Amino acid sequence: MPPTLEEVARLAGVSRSTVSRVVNDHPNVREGTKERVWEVIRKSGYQPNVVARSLVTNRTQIVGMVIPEVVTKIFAEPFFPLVLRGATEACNNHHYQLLLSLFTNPEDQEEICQRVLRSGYLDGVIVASSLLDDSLIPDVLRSGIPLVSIGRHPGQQVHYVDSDNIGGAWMAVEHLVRLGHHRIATIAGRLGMSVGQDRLEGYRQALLAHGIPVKDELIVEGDFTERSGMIAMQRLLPASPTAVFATNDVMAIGALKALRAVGLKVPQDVALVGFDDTPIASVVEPALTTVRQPIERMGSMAVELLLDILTSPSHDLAPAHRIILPTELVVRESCGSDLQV
Amino acid sequence: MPPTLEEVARLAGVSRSTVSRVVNDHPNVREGTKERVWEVIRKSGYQPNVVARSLVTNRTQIVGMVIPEVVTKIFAEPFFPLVLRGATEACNNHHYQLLLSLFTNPEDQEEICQRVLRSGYLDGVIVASSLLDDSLIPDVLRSGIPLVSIGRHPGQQVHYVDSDNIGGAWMAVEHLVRLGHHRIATIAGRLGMSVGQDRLEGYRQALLAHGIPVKDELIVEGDFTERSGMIAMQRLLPASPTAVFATNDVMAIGALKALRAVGLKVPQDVALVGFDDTPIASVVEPALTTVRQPIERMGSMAVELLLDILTSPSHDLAPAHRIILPTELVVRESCGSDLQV
DNA sequence: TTGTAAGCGTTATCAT
DNA sequence: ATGATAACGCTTACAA
Repeated sequence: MPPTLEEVARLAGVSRSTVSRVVNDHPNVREGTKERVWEVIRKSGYQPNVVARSLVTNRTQIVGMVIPEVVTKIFAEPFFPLVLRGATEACNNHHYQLLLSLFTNPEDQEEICQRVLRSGYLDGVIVASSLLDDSLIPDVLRSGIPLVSIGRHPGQQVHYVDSDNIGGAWMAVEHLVRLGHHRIATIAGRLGMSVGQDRLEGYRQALLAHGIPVKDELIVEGDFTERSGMIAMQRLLPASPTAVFATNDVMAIGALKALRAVGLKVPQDVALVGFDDTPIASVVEPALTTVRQPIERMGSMAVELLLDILTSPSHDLAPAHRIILPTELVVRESCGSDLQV
Repeated sequence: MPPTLEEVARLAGVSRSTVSRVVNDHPNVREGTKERVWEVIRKSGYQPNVVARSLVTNRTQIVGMVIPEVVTKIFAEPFFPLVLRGATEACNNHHYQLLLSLFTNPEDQEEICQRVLRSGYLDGVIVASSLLDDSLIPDVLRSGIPLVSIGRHPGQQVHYVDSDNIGGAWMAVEHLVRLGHHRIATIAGRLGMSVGQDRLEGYRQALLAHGIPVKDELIVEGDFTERSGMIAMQRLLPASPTAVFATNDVMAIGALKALRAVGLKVPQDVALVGFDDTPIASVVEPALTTVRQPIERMGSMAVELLLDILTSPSHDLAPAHRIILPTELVVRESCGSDLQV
C-alpha cells in the first residue's frame, strides 16, 4: 500500500540507487534530479521502510530501557517515570526510539532479555538500577550490545550515570549533626543495589567525620517501599534515636507513620530526613527535608551517553564513562529547623 | 558474529527451509530431523534475526504506546506509570515488545508520529489520553495501523478501554450529598479530554438526580495539575461551597493547600473528594476520600485488546470494542465521616 | 518430509 | 552523476 523505493524510482524516472541517495542525503546527485525525486516522494507520501533498512545497515535506531524485576514494584514512585521522561526526550532529539522492558518476575526477565538482546532489534541498552549481583548486566555485556547503566556498577567495562548518593547522604546526616543530634539512625535501602550501599556509606562517612561512632543497632535495612520503612522504624524504636535518615522519601513516609503510631512527633521527638525529593515530600505533614537528585537528567544523560558510544568508532576500547550528577539538600520542616546548609 | 539460519542449516546438514520450519514449529518435519536441528541451534546459540523476519512477515511484534504531549507533564503522577506496568506485563505474556513514545512538545509529536507510524516498525498502537480534538488519533487511523485508545474517544471506528468516569464521579458526589451537602463545587479536569468531560458529567448527573441545581459558579476547570487545583480552589472560594469534588487527587491536594492558606479546615469547614486513589491520597492529611480506578488493568486490557484485533482476521470491519472498567469509592477522612457507601 | 528459489525493501559496491 | 547488481537473513510457495 505505501509506495516503495522502487515505485518512487519508477515515477521519477531514475534508479533505486538514486532515490536512496536522495533520501539519505548523499552528495553526488545533481540538483535537478534531487528536486524531481523529492517531488515524487512528497506527492506519493513515500516513507522509507525502516525494517528493510535495518536489515542492511544493522542499525535499528532503537535503544532498549530495561527496568529489572526487583524494582518494578516501586516503578510507580516518581523515580522511574522521571527517568523515562528524560530518556524519551533525549531519544526524540536524536531520532531514536525507546523500547521499554519492565519485568515483574525473574523468569520473564531472564528469558525475554536473552531473546531481545540477541534478536537484533536493539542498537544499545540502558539498564536501570539492577542488583549488583544480578546476571543482567553481565548478560548484556556478553551479548556485545553497547550498555549504559543507571546507577553505579563495579564492572570495569560498564559505563554508567549515577547521582552522588554518598555526597547526598553525607549532607543529610551532616544536617542532622549540626542540629545537635548524636543518636542518628538510618533506614538503609536494599544493600544489594549500589544506591543502597552508597547512601549507607555516606551516612557512615558523615558520622565518622564528626567523630560519632557508627552503631549497628541504629542501622536497619529496608527495600525502598513504604511498608519496609514502617517496619524498619519499628525495629529502630528500642534504640531510641533522636533522628532518622531514611534513604528514600517513600520509606521516610513509612517511618513517619510508624512514629505517629507510637505517639512520637516529627520533628519534636524525632527528626527525619528522606532522599529523592519526590512530590510526596512536599505534601506530607510535616513537609519532608530531603536530598534532591536530578532524576530526569539521569535519564537523558544515559541515552546521550549511549548514543555517544554508539556513534563513536571502536567503542569497546575506551575506558568506561562514569558520570556522577550532583545532589542537593532540600530543607523543609521534618528536622525542626529552617537552618539553611 | 551470531550464527544465521544458513549456518545452522549447514551444521545440521539440512536446508534453510527445514531449519525455518523447526524454529517456527511447523508440522511436517520428521522428529529426528527436528531434534538434530534443535541440537545445533542450542549449541550454536542461534537466535532468529527478528529484523529479517519482520521484513518478510510484515510483523514486528512491537506495539507502540504513545503518551501525547498534553499529558506528559503529569506523567509522573502514578497514572501513566501504572498504565505502563500493566501494558508491559501483558506484552511480556504475549511475546510482544513495547515502544514508548512520550512527547514534550507538539512539533515532536506531529513529526515523530508521522515518521514512526508509517515506517513499518509497529504492528499496532495504543494512544493514552489524547485530547478529543487532537489530530493524533485520526492520524493513526489514517495510517491504517490498528489502534486502541486509553480513554473514551467518540470516533465510530476507535476501539478503547476506559474506566467508568461518569459512574465514579457520580458516586463521589452522591457521597457528599448523603452527608448533607448542597453547595457542592467541582474542580473539573481539562474539558478537552474525555476524562475531564465525563467526570464533570457524572457530577452534573448526580446533582440533578438529587434535585440540586447545577450552578456555574460552582464549576471551575483545572488541568489536572496541583497548581491548577490550587488556583481553581481560590476562584471557588467566593461561592463558599461546603464540599468540593476535585476530579483528580493531585488537584485535590492543590485545593487542600488553598483551603489551608485561608484558614479553612478539611473536613470541618469544607469536605473534599478526589479521584484516582493515587498513593498520595492515603498519605496526605487528612487522608483523601477518593474514587479508585483500575489503572494497571486499563494498561493490560489495552494491549490485550490490541493483540486481539491484530490477530483476528479482517479487523477493520467489526464494530469498535468499548471496554469500561468499574470504579469504586474509597472513603477516608476528608469528608468528615466514615459512612460506608 | 525436504529442498530450491523467489522475494521482502533497503543500502552498498562497482561499473559506466 | 547514475545505474546494475549483489547482499542483508529470513519466510514461503512450489517442486521433488
